[in-house]
Amino acid sequence: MAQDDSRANSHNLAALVVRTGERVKADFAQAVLAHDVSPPLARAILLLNEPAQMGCLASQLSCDQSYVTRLADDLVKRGLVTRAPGDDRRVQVLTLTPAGALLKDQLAEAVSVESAVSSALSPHEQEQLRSLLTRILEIS
Amino acid sequence: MAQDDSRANSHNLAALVVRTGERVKADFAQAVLAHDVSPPLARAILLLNEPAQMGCLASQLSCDQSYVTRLADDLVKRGLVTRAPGDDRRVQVLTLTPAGALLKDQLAEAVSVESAVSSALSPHEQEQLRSLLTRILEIS
DNA sequence: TATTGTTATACTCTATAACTATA
DNA sequence: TATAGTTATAGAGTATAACAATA
Repeated sequence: MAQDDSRANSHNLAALVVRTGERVKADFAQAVLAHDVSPPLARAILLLNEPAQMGCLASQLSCDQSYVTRLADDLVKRGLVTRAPGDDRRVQVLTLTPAGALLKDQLAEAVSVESAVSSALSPHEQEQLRSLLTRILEIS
Repeated sequence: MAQDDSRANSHNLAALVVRTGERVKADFAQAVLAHDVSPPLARAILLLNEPAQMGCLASQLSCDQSYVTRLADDLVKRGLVTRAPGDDRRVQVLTLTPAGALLKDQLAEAVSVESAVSSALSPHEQEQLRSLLTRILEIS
């Protein structure tokens, strides 16, 4: 049936999108675990280019604030960030320590080195891909 | 720095691939949860077009056999599949019951209806996307 | 002895709800 | 009273290790 075929095909493409996302995530995990950092922790560190308050980090990570508290506890325990109250004393500002900044650079390097996306695709193709994916995400 | 720019760009594209995969996964979850089926269960049901042994399902799902045991327990409890020994008596063959087959059709329909991938992209663009993603996955 | 599946257990990621402190 | 963060707890998804049955 033509109907079934088109359904199967689009499902396969959706599955392919998912599998590729998971592959990229797995590459990221492998790269950062080699530095003894879990993927969520690595994501937080990489976002901490600038000092940020916890709620802001939560929205960048698309997660709950309570989870950021947990990540921050871990980062502080490891001496990678400091947690200090902001002007508004309800706020806590996270700032990378020198060790944290060093690690961030190492992670950024490690993550970029084994990027399947950039090694598989020419710059032009990367732009094509970016445009196609953006269109998918725009369908709200 | 040009180096930093290209690194940031490819990282962003990788992040975009991940985000799109997660978006497609979320759409899948929404579609199947409306039928009271968790995403892993739905994946198993959709793969059970043909009766399959558990190890085979494990490799199709890219998960451990012990997890398939768990999924199968759940499917059997709900009356959606039967578990019966094969010729080789070590093997268990999973087969959809009529209720399971009906649900499978409903899930396939629900999943295809709200596919952001197919509604955002023309058939030609879908082929482009498929080809780009395949190239990424081919990088071993 | 190698293979298929099961059981018990535990881990990672993440959210919800109730709470504290500050505004 | 509203907001930022914290604490305690729980749940989903999944793996590991030890095991049983069959080959």
